Amino acid sequence: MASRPTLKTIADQVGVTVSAVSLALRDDPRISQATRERIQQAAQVLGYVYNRHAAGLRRGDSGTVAVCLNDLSNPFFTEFLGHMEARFREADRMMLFCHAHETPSIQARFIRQMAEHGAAGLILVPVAGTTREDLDGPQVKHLQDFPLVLISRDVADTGFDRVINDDVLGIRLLFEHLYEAGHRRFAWLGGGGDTSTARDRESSFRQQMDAVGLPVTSDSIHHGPTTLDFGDSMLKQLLAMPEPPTAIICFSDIIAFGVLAACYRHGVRPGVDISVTGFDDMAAAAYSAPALTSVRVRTDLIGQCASELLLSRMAGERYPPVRKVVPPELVVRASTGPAA
Amino acid sequence: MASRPTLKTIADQVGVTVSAVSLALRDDPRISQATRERIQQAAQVLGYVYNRHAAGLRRGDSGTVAVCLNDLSNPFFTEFLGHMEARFREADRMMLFCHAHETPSIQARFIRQMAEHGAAGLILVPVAGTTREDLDGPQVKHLQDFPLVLISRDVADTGFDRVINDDVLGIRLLFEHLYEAGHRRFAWLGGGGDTSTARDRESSFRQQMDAVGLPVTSDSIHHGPTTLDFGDSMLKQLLAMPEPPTAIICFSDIIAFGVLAACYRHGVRPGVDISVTGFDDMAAAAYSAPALTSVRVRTDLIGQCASELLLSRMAGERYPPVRKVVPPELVVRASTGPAA
DNA sequence: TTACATAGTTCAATCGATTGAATAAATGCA
DNA sequence: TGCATTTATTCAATCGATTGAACTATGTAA
Repeated sequence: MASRPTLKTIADQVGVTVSAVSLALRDDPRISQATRERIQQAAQVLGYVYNRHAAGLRRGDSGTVAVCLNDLSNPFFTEFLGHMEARFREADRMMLFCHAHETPSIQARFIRQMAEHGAAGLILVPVAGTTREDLDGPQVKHLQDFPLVLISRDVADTGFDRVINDDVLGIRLLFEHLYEAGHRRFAWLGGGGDTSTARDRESSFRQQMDAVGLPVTSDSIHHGPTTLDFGDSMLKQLLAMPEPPTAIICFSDIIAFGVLAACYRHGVRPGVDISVTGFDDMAAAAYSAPALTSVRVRTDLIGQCASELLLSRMAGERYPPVRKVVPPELVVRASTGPAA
Repeated sequence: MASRPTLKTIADQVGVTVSAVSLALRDDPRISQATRERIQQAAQVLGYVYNRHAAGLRRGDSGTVAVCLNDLSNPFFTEFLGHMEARFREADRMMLFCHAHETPSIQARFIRQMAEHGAAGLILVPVAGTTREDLDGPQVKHLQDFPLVLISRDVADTGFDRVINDDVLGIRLLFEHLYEAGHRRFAWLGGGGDTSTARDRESSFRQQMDAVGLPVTSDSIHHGPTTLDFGDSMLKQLLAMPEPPTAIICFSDIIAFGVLAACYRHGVRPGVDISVTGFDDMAAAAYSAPALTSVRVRTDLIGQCASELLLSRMAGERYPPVRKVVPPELVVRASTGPAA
């Protein structure tokens, strides 16, 4: 019956004006200690709930942060989500969340909606194929000068802050590890999507092959989605080749797990008969059978760095766009070994 | 420089009043086709962005939905998140997201904040140990009569809607499968937390043991966190027992994966030397080495049902609190086999 | 005592969209 | 032509918090 108490309710109760209540509740020193306490007390008793719509309307934004990801089924991305959520919670920011499923229209809609909500900043793993135009074009005026940090995937020529993994380095580390172990027949699996991640990792692989004088043929490059199933089904195909690869470099851990599962069924021993590597080093990599050699992407550093950057932009800091590249680390486990 | 256009900006441009613009943009039939089009056109050109603070202030709520989970590192929960996100997106609802990390204070704060934001509904996986008081007590007045659906974990005696998995049935299916395969020495791993899930699964295990006349001793029950590491480290301990179990029933897939990893290292063959079962049937269960026998929790059905329920409550539907229990399915794979 | 600073509080305008009531204009009908 | 009805639009109040300016007691210095 009694609708939600407002500043007015409290003001009447205590015998002051709404202004006094507003100031008191935000601990403004202009209000005396004594009244402030009486007001806060009354708010407590009445079960007052702050109305952010009213505040946001007056102040212009809600302080909310928006986050948009593309693949919730990949723990790699939920790790990001976790790290950023923690930082934003610490800064007392609420989070609007969107799962864009690699769908440009969903991403576009979310960007519009978060603007409607008066979000104060946006963290985005851009949908595959996102262009400068999508973020910087005329139909997204609200993103001009808007705090926006891109993570994980880069979009060229944007004036936005970006925090990404050094994918080129990651593949180099894996390749050198395998090359030094004597491997000469390599296969690359994955990364079909139109993302900087896919491009950079694959081109780094090609570059490494070039550097040691190995030819890159259609037998060495295989595109497919980032799924367990892709890795699983590819193994059979690779083994059926006249000269099967001795080392399989996968675009991500997920694909590598699929390969390991197929190895198990085919009685092929990863790390002995064949070497398999992942990328991302998600938690499960240490516990697969066998444990997976991978490249640890520092989701913690990237997530922290991105949220820090966003918060500083939200605080009004002005500096040229930052492009931060975080180096990953090689983690050698049992899925790789010397070439047979 | 030019600040965001408002209804007024458009009104001036077109030569009508804000009321007309407001109505036109929401396709109200009161405004003629012709003016409506001119207005919508102008809005487009000016790059108008709807201000939900203003609308929310006037209307009383923002239509936003709040979702609070506890373990992002567990794909089981992110599956829920995905299913619900999809349904809410379809209903054009934005999602406020919180990761409570099993921490009551975070959960409590989120509940307050989502109320401040004028969220219209809440989906909650209650933090372990959440009581009726936490959701129904005097300090959360705003939850009285508020659309709230609990998922996955039950909280007794609340007047809220709940959608949960039939954990008792799930364990029964696994137990019967193993018992019929000849197993008589069972170990239960996991579920240390104070949740209905942990309680129901464990008590179902005890019940099954009772039913077939097997004693439950301290050797058969082992509590620990839902982590890969717990499963991994427990295996060694179990094998060291004078009469090791032939079947290990894990609280969740995560723990089972840890057990499988340890099996691999110890040269124990799951499905042959020992049987291991998970619970949840997350995507990776089909691809572990060996593939994991598990119980498929219908995160899709639960997620859909919960979002549907919430949306109907948000639409004002009144009916007694619903407690929906969704039956899971047994999925037999290679990690279980006849008792040695 | 007068003038003045200071602390504490109130005034009143403001943010932008919504909506029921009011008005104006156009149409139908006898 | 006059009156009722429908259609199109405007009026004006409203939601609740914020904030710079204004006011009112006090205390303080000259």
